[in-house]
Amino acid sequence: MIDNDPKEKSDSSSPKPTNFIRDIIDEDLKKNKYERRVQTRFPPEPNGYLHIGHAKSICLNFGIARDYNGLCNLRFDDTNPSKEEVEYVDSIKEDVKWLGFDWGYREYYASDYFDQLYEYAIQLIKKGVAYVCDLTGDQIREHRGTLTAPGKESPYRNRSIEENLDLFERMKNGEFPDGSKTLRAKIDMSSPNINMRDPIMYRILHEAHDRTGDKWCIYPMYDWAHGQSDSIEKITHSICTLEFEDHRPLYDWFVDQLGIFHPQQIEFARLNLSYTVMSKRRLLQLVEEGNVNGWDDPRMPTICGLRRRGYTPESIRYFAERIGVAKRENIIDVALLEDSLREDLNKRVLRTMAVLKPLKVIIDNYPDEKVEMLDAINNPEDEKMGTRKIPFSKVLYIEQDDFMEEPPKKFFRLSPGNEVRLRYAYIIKCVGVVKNPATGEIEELHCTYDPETKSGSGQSQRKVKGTIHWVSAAHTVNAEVRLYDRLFNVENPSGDDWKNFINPASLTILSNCKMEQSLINAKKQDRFQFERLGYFCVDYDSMPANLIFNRTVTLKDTWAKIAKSS
RNA sequence: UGCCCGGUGGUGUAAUUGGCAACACACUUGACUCUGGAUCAAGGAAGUCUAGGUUCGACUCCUAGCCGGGCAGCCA
Repeated sequence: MIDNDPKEKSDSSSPKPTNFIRDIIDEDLKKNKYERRVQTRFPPEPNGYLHIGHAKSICLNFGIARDYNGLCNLRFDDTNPSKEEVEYVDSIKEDVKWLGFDWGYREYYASDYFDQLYEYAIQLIKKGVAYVCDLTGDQIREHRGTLTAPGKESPYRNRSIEENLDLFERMKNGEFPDGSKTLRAKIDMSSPNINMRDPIMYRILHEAHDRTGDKWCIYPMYDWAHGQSDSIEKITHSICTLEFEDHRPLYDWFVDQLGIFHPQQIEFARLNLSYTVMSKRRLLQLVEEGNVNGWDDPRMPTICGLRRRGYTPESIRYFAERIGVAKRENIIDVALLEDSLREDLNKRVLRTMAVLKPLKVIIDNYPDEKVEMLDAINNPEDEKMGTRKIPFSKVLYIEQDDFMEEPPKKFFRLSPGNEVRLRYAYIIKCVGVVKNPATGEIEELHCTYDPETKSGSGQSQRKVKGTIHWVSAAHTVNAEVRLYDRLFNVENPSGDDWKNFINPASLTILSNCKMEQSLINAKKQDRFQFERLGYFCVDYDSMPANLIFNRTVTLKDTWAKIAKSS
């Protein structure tokens, strides 16, 4: 059965996405490779916050495990204690969980394998394919050669096995200072693949590790740890990004030398999103230099930023599915992310009316003290969400943008002498404009209403072009609204001058917004559609006495397009 | 100028593995509408980086180019 509801498409009941990785797995299954078992893993380094690019990888790895009745591990690649911190472990777990994935008991750490890795290293030394090298960092670089010239062999390359064993043990025991020695694989200094030119397996680092304390003063390099970690966990398909493609021969070499389980690495192109940056380094810079207010700033493409912005896990999963997986470089239009979000929110979110930039309207022919309770629909997409009552009275607020003194041709909203419908209320006509004599600013509008046009009365056949939202002035709750726009002004902010493209107007704070009173009970993270404006959620900073909403995403705005093009 | 990878509408991803290039977003137009939302309908847009070759037939296979990306951390 095919389910056409897009937000359900990430469920296992729906047709599976097709991509080259799944093709490979299908092929492996057909050939009975790995005894028809599928196991993946998501292997973050706990040195930063997860972003939407990681979400792609998470959805890929967990999604494949789900669809193939396999398993997906969460493994922290914590091989460098000088760069990693426990706080990141917690945030990563929270984000993966929030995205809707469950790694069960399979929470692993590369540091869990330090003993095993050490044993493996001894095996390679005994086999004569690993050696302790005394070259300094500079010397190692010199010996490595260049992209076009082969390297030179280290003078320490042919130490005896006994000496290597002894030295390596003493490295482990902390007898040598940082950087004085390394353990290297003995492969081929003239290999065209630089990764094969006797890569470093262990470095000396007298530094405590978050999980192993001060047990170790040698730490495995990523290249030495990663493949074996996958092997130890019996990962069948090690899915990673393109930059590790050149490392695959090395990983293959290690597991083959060791004669242990051989996972298959498959590389895919990382996600790039238009109008933002994705590298940890750049995101960190934005945070540290105060261009945003922290990692969870709603403008950030981090998972915690998107969450605070009001994104749903469903929308991110749907997005991840829609962008596909391939090996070519890509920049995904952020409009696709926004579309995925709207698709989800449109169906589930409560409608309400809120006026962001209020303009006072007085209905001259409406009784002074009268208050009518009118029926409003909570969600036209979902009848089950019911209706609510909203108060109507003589003094209202409408949106400043919904009035123009001199309207252009296609402007369907309010203007002098013209009519609009007030949503769920009456048709009104603008009969007067009051301006501040000094500034010329419009201060209030005088209108008349047509009692025959009450919403739902069915008595009036009259139709007007425009319908606008409003709130009754005496029945509002004030709020702050934070409007977010793209962080950068260019699609691809790359190069050294990337920071020059930061959008200075990426955040606009509106502090005198008038909301339907029911919103006073809104809880943090609650989501709403403010009719005709967009989707909004309650920010973490919000307090009952000081409501704060984030604009998650605008509604599609045909008028904005018309206005812009003319 | 070494090795590895990639090149299909504006963007992204497909193409039963050699059989009429499809889907989504974006864009345009129209219908409908008490959200200029949603929905629905229509449309423009690639002949698959180039040149050869194999074949009845090539996005797909072969050859040679061109263009883009990655790699010279005791980072991951």
